[in-house]
Amino acid sequence: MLKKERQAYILHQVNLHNKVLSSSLCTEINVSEDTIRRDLQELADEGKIIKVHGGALSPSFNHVYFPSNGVYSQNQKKKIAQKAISLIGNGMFVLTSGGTTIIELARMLPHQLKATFISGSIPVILEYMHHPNIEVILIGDKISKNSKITVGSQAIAKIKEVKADICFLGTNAIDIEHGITDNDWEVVQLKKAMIESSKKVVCLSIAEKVNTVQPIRVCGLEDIDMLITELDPDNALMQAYVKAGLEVM
Amino acid sequence: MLKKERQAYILHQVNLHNKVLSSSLCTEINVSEDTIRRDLQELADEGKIIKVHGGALSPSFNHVYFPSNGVYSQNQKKKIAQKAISLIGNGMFVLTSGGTTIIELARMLPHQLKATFISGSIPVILEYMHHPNIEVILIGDKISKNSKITVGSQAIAKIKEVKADICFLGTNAIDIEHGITDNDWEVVQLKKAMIESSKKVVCLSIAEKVNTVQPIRVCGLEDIDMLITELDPDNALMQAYVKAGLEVM
DNA sequence: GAAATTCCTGCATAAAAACGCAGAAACCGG
DNA sequence: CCGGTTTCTGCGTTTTTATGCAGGAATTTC
Repeated sequence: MLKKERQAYILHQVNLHNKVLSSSLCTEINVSEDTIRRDLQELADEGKIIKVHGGALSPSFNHVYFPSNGVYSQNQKKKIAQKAISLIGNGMFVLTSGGTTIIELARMLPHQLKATFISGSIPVILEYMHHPNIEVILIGDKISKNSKITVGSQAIAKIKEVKADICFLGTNAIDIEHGITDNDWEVVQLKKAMIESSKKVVCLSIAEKVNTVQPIRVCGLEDIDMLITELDPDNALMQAYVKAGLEVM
Repeated sequence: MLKKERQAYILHQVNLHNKVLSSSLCTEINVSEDTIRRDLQELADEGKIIKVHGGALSPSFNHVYFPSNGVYSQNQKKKIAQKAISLIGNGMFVLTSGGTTIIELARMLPHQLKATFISGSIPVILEYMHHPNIEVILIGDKISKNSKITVGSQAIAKIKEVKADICFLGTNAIDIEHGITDNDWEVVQLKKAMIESSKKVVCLSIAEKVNTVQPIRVCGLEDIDMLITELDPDNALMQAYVKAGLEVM
């Protein structure tokens, strides 16, 4: 079989099945693995396939694209995410809600981190999927198109089965008196379950949302362990929360 | 044999078989390899063949295997999706696997359709989410980064709880003898569960994948009800499947 | 962490191509 | 018919290309 022929065959297979294994190719075509690898390399150089360990993938079915710009207060959120990430260690089970702050967190996870992330938020899961080393567990149930998150009794039941090391809550409103509050009943149910299922609860919030209130209560301050904002922990705005027993970062 | 004659013969062979080997040509015509090579060179210069190491290929060869459009065989897939959509009625529960064909289906769903769609494939769910009227149920579990689908025992258990009206399987390989086959063990487990949980199983496959085989078996032809390809139902390729008792569309 | 794959690099070998050359054949104008 | 010219073909030689193999590095997986 001619080299060009072989490459055409490979390309054909990749486009047909979205992936190929070098091992199966080399038995199919009956050449050495080296040859296959060289072919894959060439095709990859031409951009016709994407080479991965053990085989190759179709370039079309690979990246699910999600826009990143235009996020409100992105710099603050990055700062928050950075602090939050420092709390995650290898091997941990991490439960996260949805929201743009959590998406930033997902994007900034260091590549070598190995941990398990659990979430029901589609945009967040998309980010997790791009990460090379983490395990991703998706909470399933009915999807709320508004919040792009799975909601419902089954999702809650699933969360309750988990015992996570740490839980990051993207927060819509936090206040000394009313604790954490939100405006979507179903999302609140989920967050409650997440709080119950975690050893440590970390609340991520930009300073703007501190000392604001929303209609539905998630939990009181006593149920959360830590508050992260883009501000310094010794900022005046934070002192009331320190006094309330929260660790502020 | 004259030079022109020889070249005409070569050209004929190339067009007939899509390829020639210089070595076989030189024994057939009984001239030296150099002569053959010079002939091939001339023909290649005229653009009548494509010269490669060891022989030559038909110029049409390239176009067959190197599609220039973005997603592979998108038109065929749209045609398939169109046919599949005609099977979906208001109020139905629809179970779908992953794959680019299913994504096309998701994109083309009519806006006024009201039905419930269930899937564990992230890219497919993303498309469903854009639809104004359908309910979307996400199957949760561990995410396979390769196939961008939730896999695992919990996902399978969840699927088994469902009783769907119809199930659409994006198919990697289908064959009269071996039925539906695939190359990812976990995906196969899911598909098996989906087949069990559906009243009607519809297999979507582009014609290229018909009569091909992959290593792992999903089910036999007797387990599926319908086969949809981009071809007409009375196409010769389909007749064997009609005879096997499938409804072909 | 250890075992098993897979990958990469350099090397050896064989096949094919390129090159130059020379003899043979065809062509051609007288 | 003939010398000169052009074209074609085959033969060595050198270069390039294709492929497989052996090792050690890197990676995945358990």
